[in-house]
Amino acid sequence: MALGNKLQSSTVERKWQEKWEKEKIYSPISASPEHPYYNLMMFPYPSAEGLHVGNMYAFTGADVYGRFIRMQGNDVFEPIGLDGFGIHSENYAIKIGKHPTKLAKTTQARFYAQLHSTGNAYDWSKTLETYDPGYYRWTQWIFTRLFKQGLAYRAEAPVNWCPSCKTVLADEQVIAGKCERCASEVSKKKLAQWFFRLASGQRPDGTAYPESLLANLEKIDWSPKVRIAQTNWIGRSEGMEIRFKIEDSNLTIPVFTTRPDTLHGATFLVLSPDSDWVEEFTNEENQESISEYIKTSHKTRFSKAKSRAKTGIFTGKYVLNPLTGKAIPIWVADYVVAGYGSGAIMGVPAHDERDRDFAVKFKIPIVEMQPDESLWVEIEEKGWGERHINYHLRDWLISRQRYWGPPIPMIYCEHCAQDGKGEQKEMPGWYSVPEDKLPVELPFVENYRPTGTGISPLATDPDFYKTPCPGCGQEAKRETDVSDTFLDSAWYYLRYPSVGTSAAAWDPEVTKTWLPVNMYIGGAEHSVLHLLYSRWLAMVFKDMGLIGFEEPFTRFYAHGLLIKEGAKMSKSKGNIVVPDAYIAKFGADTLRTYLMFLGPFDAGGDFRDTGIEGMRRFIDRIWSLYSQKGKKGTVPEEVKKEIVVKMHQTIKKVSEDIAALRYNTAISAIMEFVNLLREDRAQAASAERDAALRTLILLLAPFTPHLAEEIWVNGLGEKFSVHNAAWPEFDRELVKEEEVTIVVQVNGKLRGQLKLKAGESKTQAEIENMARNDTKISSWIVKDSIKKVVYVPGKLINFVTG
RNA sequence: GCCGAGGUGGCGGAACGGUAGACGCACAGGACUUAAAAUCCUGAGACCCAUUUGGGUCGUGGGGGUUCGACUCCCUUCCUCGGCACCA
Repeated sequence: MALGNKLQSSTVERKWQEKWEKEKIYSPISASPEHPYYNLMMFPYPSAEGLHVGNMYAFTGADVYGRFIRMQGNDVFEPIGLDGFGIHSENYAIKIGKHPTKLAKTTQARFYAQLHSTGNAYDWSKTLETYDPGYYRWTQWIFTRLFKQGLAYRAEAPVNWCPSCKTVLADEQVIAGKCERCASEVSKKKLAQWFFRLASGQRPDGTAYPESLLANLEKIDWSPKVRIAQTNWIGRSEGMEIRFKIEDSNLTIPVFTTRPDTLHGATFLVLSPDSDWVEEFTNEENQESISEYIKTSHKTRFSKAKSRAKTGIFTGKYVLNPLTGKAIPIWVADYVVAGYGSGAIMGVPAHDERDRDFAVKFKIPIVEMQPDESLWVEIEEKGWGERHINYHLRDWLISRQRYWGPPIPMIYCEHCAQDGKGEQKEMPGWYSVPEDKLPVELPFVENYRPTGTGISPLATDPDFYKTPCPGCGQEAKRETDVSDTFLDSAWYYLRYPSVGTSAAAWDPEVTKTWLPVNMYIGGAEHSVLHLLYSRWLAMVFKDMGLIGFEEPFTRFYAHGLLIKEGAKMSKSKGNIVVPDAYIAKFGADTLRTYLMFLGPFDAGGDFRDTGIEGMRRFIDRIWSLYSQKGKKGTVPEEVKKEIVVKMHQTIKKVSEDIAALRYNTAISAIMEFVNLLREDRAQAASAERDAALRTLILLLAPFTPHLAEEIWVNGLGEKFSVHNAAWPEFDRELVKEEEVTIVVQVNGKLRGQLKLKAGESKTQAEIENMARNDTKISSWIVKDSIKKVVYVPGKLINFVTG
């Protein structure tokens, strides 16, 4: 067989994509693998523009790694799917006026076609989409399990409200006071919502979930910056909870502080406007002004936090400082947040900058003092309070007043509620939908747009919400909110290997073989959203005996972000670059290699297409190495030797670099190798050249899978497939250069070089003499002025003169 | 404000404390061609001297320091990008 003169990328690429899928070489699940390796990349949410080069950048990087691991003898499972449920998809549907159900169909087809064209080693028999009832049935099942476990609860609370998306948001989805999706200003609204006990939950052994989430970070191999981001987000603080007795009352207000040693300087107490305590101090006199204050504070909740001037209102009541016995005023102010600690603080203006600002503004006394370490003990001994650990992490607000998501599988029965009956004692009237009644299918609702009133569009559909009570059989009402899209993605990795199983969310045997995920590659922007939710849910599953591990991703690698003209690619900025045209013109192999060559994979970069032609030229030059007959004649021995050395050096360098995801330098090493093989002196046929050409294809296979396969099978006549071939090994002896260069320095400056044969062993004295005898070098050394000679064997000699 | 990453030719970027600028893009000159494209070959951090071959000085955001030797380590400062942000 022979290769054509010119590489026809589109034909060749499509041919092999079809062949790979037909031969199922990337479908290892049912093949009882010896070395299972789960190589996962974060699944995309399908926007209607399609996959952009930023997605492709991330996926290619993950695929290169997977292909490398595969060639090292692992059975690599590399799945892909679509995170198509949720606000982002729905907002786009609204914008273009197409129903999300219909839009999902077209974007799915487009995405999968594009993903095929990139040539990744996906297992196309294990795709999943979060909006598929066969998938979200199990998302709902998870919800019901959490409810039964007491980890899902409904409560009325002030929550983040996005006026544009017309829904509530979890804390993690509010970025600098703005909606993570649409960038609108977020305000606070008091609504009854479902929460997961991400922060307040306890493990069977009594450990708080945040504690385990924090402790486990030490055990997993994750990009440090993501671990740090999670640590900060979980935000552990050690301190004390101190009780302040209300004057003329038996009630005490608990306050969390990390500085109990400054208790003697506490001259006031501040309640968050959202604290339940506020009601306690509201009377006819101050009612109007307090509720007015709360209202305005909700509106300005997030705006420019630090620079904001302090505001507040005095309740007219006092508490007693347990240490000084003095009555100190109780204020309400929005610089205290409700969800942290007890929603109340002691104001120590002499010590805390914020408290000082507040005290100055409202003319509250400032008592200067020195912190007193002994108070830690005294407070506990006197029974004023005790040691306490607080977390920044909050419970996960799961409800969304939207259409495009899995309906929350809960039913509320008024009759049972009145009788105090229900599935959970604490929540009378509430029942989870029985497992055999799942999924609660999302009905087709013509007017799916958010209502803006705090209730979901599903609440307008009686056919949907009217249902018999699972407890008493009388008419009851379904929950009409849907769940957060981050719940969909918090467990998808568990489903992939079990796609096709309808009896369970995941097959226990398959799960045992394939999980946890060996390598997870994705964007660092998910540090505190997806990655934290996934970890928590896995921990919960472990505690419920549903899986055998508690950390879902053994290794996580954060890739860099590919941007365009300094900005993240986004529809609103209109800077989305779609790979299709590049793939059509240059081939997927060229684009893949180009993207991986841009710079370090963890650094990302600015996408420019200058230079992509150059990468295509490189691909063509490789092609011509195999399509053209070698030159006649013989190759000198030293050139043969040079080829062998370079080959082994390249294997070493490329292997090490890919293992560390340093793709740009791996590619440059391959380029150097190609450059040598293209030199005239190396052209003539020889066994060494043949070995080099074969090795080159193996090294290229992860980057240019189609080109490598075509040359492997049709150029070299090897057995299909190169992607099942073994990764080449290097010989430690043959990596060594023939000739060693010793750098000669005088006072640290380069003054000359000495060339030595590799095997030659020289003493320092001999090297020194050689250097002195070199006229060029000796001119720099003034006689008898040498104070010191530094010699690094095989590397360098440095003469230090006085 | 706090945390994290980073500042190297015209550009993307390489460099276990040991020859700074690998590899590539863009560029320039040459070969091939009637011509162009494609391809191939050659050159190249800046500056200075010799200008044929060479040789030297400076140079990794700025300023200090450690070291025989610093892009690399330490201190300090400026700038850029990302994350968190009144969390007590």
